[in-house]
Amino acid sequence: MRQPKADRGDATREKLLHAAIDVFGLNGFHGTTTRMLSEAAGVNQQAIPYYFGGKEGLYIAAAEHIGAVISAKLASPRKALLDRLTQADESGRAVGEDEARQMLDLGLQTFAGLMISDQSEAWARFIVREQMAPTEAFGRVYDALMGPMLGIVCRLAAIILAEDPTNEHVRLRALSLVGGVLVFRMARAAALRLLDWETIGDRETDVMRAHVTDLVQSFGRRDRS
Amino acid sequence: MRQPKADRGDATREKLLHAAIDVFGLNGFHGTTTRMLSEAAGVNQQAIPYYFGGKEGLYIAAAEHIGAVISAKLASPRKALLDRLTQADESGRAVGEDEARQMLDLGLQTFAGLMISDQSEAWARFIVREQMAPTEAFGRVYDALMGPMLGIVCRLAAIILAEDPTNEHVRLRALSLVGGVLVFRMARAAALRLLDWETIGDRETDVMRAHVTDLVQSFGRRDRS
DNA sequence: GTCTATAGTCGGATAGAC
DNA sequence: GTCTATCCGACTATAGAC
Repeated sequence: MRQPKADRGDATREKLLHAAIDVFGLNGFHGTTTRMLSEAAGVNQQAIPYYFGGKEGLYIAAAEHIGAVISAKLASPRKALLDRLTQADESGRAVGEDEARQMLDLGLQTFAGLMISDQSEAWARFIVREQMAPTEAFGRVYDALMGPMLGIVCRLAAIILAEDPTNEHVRLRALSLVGGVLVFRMARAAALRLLDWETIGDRETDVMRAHVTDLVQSFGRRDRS
Repeated sequence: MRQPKADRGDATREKLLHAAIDVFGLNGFHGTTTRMLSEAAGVNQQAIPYYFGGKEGLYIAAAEHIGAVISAKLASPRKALLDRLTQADESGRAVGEDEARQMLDLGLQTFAGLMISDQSEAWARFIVREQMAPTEAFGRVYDALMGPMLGIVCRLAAIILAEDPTNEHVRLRALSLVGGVLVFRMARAAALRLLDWETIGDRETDVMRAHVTDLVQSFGRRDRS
């Protein structure tokens, strides 16, 4: 029995979205042709203007899809962290330095795991391109993903540094901390070369986890027994 | 009196190279048309196939030009650092922790200045793009620039952390330290947004310098009077 | 909803005058 | 060495059959 028409359409839509993330991420907007996209998705070339209004519409839809997927992956730890912070504000049961460090570790571990995973490669390329020449798509990814994450890191950093979260110094430190993890994605080729790693397998993942903990533990540390 | 022909040709070549770095960096290879390039350079469209064999030839020439210019800009501090390290090896006059920190500050300040300066904005964009789809030109830039720089950072980090420079842990820390600076270039759009900066002017440059010093001073710090 | 054919546009490189 | 004119190829999107 044949599938209902609406389902076939949805499947085509899905296939195109998935292919778009790969192909746009690899070749950039201008380097990608609708032929590549339709071929990679295994659908007709005409499905692109039909479903997404054109090549550009598919690009924006892909960016939103990335945002949604990553956001979903980060939802659980993010909620846990936000809940604790909100609770601290309301009940007055303040988050201490050690707990903040622990929370920061949780957040950065999740983030690092995402940055290191193979599937993030296409996303990362997509996002890096947007950073350099921000289009409408960037604003959406930022608002959905980076903004909230950076906000949490800032608040935790403020606790550890015993400063105000709105302080410029705190934000700078938070950015550099995130940068210390991000570098393994953005400059992955250089990192692998320096570390003499061929790929990031199980052992390397463990090493990275330990490294992130190391970064968090030494963050803002001025004394250690 | 009219200029000699050879000089006119050289001037055209120069103008094209300069424009190419800007335009390619902004729009990427595929997003750039030879018409944009010739217009930005104020020369005839014809000059591109004539002088560089085509659009791709101009792209590679621009990449090599960037490598040469940056290398020249970094030459002086790099030499100073390398000389001191070599001298330490040979004469046994070892570099102490404080001096290593000072040297690291010098190196990272130079690096950060380059990452942040307006004039290098186009270069940086160009290089970041290259990293996502490396061409043959990128390998040379890595070997000539990034490799040596990371090597120096590793050696200095090793001194500060009192560990062996070949240690994996040291390399990871060195990478994250560089990443803490690099993030302001690679994720500039997000950084500006978080910091509420519209651009990086004189005040922001000063703030960044202080921040780099802050990073170096707190790097691996376990006790502080 | 999906396919074939094609229209319309634009980009890169060549030819030849000056 | 530099300019004007032009060709050829590739790409996106539309029209219309099924």
